[in-house]
Amino acid sequence: MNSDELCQVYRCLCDKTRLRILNLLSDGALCVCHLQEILEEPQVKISKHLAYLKTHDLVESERRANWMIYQITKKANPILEKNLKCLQDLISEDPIFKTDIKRLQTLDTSAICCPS
Amino acid sequence: MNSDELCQVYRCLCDKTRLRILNLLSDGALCVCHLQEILEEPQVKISKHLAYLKTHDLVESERRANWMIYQITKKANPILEKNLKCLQDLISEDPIFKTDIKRLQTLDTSAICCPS
DNA sequence: ATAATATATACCTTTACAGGTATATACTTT
DNA sequence: AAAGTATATACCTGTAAAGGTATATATTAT
Repeated sequence: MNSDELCQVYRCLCDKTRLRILNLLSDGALCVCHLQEILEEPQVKISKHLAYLKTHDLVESERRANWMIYQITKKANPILEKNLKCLQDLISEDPIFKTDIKRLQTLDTSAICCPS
Repeated sequence: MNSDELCQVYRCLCDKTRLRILNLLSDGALCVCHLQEILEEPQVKISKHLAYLKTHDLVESERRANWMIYQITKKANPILEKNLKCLQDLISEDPIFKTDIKRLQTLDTSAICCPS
């Protein structure tokens, strides 16, 4: 563990959009347009936050045809894992995060984009 | 739980000096000069970080003669509590935080300032 | 009242982002 | 090759906050 790394993870966590993204990705990989649809935020905003998270190794991405699929980084990262767990515990009843997950579930069945 | 509140706690946690302060205060109340001595950082730096933490209700202070005693806020705060616990788990073997605690323990017996 | 001690605040400079608009890039379809 | 779709990047503006120096405030000791 490195304390600077730790601070950097907290810096990643101190933005609401990024928290919402991480919460959604905790449930599995998603493309940008799905995130966009769930969060109802402009594409550029989501894209930039994803870039931020990727720069700091919290997420990784993979292209699938026209779409970029993002997921929580697969490489073991105790700091991230513990904090995501902590986050889950804290937000379970929060309206914003709950709505996001609800939207995610309805999206998964309709499968608007990025066919696997 | 409020997501803005949550972000604000993370903002409090994303600075190394504040993490060190919170780690020390998790063990009990401390005056500024003790923190200063343990962290080996300039007074103004510590004072400003304490002010920041106080502004955002993570700590509270009380004057005792010439000294200001700081402690983790007593008012129940699930976000803070959970994150401090998470923090403890993550930093237990980190050299910086370990050294801080070691210094804290030797200080407590010598009692240089702020007699209770 | 004065000096000393402990702590806080004001002011300055620099840096890190956040959010917006416009544009670029990558890939697919026609 | 051209157009369309999905995503990323460049650039700009504003804001938060970090660290430093100097100074103010609060309290105690003389």
